[in-house]
Amino acid sequence: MNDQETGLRARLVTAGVELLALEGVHALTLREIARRAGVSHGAPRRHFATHVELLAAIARHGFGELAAALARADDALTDTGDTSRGTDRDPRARIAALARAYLDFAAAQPGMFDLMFRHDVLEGSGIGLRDTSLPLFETFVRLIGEVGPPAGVRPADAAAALWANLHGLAQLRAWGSLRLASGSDDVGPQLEAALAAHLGSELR
Amino acid sequence: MNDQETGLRARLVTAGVELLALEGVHALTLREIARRAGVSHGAPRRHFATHVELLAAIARHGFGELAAALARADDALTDTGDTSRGTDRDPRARIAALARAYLDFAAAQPGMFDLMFRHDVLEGSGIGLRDTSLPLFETFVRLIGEVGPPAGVRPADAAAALWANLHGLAQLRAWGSLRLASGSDDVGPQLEAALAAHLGSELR
DNA sequence: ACCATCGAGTAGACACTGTCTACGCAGGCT
DNA sequence: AGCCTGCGTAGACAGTGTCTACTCGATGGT
Repeated sequence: MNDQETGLRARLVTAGVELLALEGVHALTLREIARRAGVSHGAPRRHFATHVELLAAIARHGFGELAAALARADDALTDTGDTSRGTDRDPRARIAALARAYLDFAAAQPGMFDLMFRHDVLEGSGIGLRDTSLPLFETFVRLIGEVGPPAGVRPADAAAALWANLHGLAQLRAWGSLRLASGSDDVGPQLEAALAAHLGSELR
Repeated sequence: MNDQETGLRARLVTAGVELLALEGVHALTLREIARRAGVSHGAPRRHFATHVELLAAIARHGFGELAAALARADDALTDTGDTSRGTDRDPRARIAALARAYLDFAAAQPGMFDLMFRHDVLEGSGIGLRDTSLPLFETFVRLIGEVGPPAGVRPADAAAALWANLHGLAQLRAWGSLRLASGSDDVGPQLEAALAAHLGSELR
């Protein structure tokens, strides 16, 4: 359990993460990753049966980083004055913080965000990739439940709608549509609008 | 202006559309499209300088179909009783109808929807792909303006947030996350929640 | 101590892909 | 007629993912 993992499997994943950040998803060829890891093109086969399995491992790394970023954002709320335990904190503020962290992650690591939600690439790779995003979703469900969804709407549906909104904002910004629509790449106003819509306008 | 376009350029696009619907984005190889169109693999080069330009043309076809589906959904509202001109119809009902049509399109043509929003594939192909989605967006802005966004939110931002919500719902369903989160592939409840959030809860 | 075994990485082959170039060949122009 | 230009063919080339044979060093059993 060292700082740097020396196994080739881990080295391939980190090489892929670097390459992904530098050049984007299209550059994630099996052979190039192997080259970066300093091994021949056949070596990854010992650890990943196929190319998409390696990509899935890289994406899983991204999900871990996203979860960590969200946890950090949530914890930061606690440090600023409110010292109560988790469920006591203002659920609206927590949702807003998580939403911002989600969008910040997508903006800071566009390549990784791309890969993570490329289901055409990742599906069928036998991974529990979706499970990785389930904890985040359940957090949203709980917080939405505390805020209180509109009458007649299940908290799970309200949470899914909110998550979809965040995800859509991230995608549209990455695609450049937001700049086209509003003249700016800043998602701030749209995020405010989305939060106001889903949480009610009494906040802000 | 015949029913079937005989030029090779159009034949390549329709062959690509068919292949996309049958097998998905990954099957859209330049050579396979050429094979389906009954020409050699070098022939497309006369009409499309590169592979992604052909893909962009296919995606543009999809944007046209999406625009047509949305127009049809909007017109259907007019036929059911309300015979007034466009701006007089209930903006909430029009937004709901457009939203449903958007999600229906994404569900009915998942491969095409995938391709249309694969900015990593299409960007840099010099096309005005984004322009294609601009009319839809402006319709949303106008309708949202009629409904009246929450205090302090520009109509353009509220419209972008709503569009992002629709898009996110479509993506999450395509990815299977909705089934995971709510146990069903039916976006109905989440769409209801999103519409209630963005349009106010007094409708339904 | 020796030998066998096995995991891990190498090297090459194979079928594909996208791009590029040379070629053929019909039709229309002067 | 001669020529040229547009359009499709055929082949080459580098690069890709996968598969198979091979090496080679460490490990373990007797």
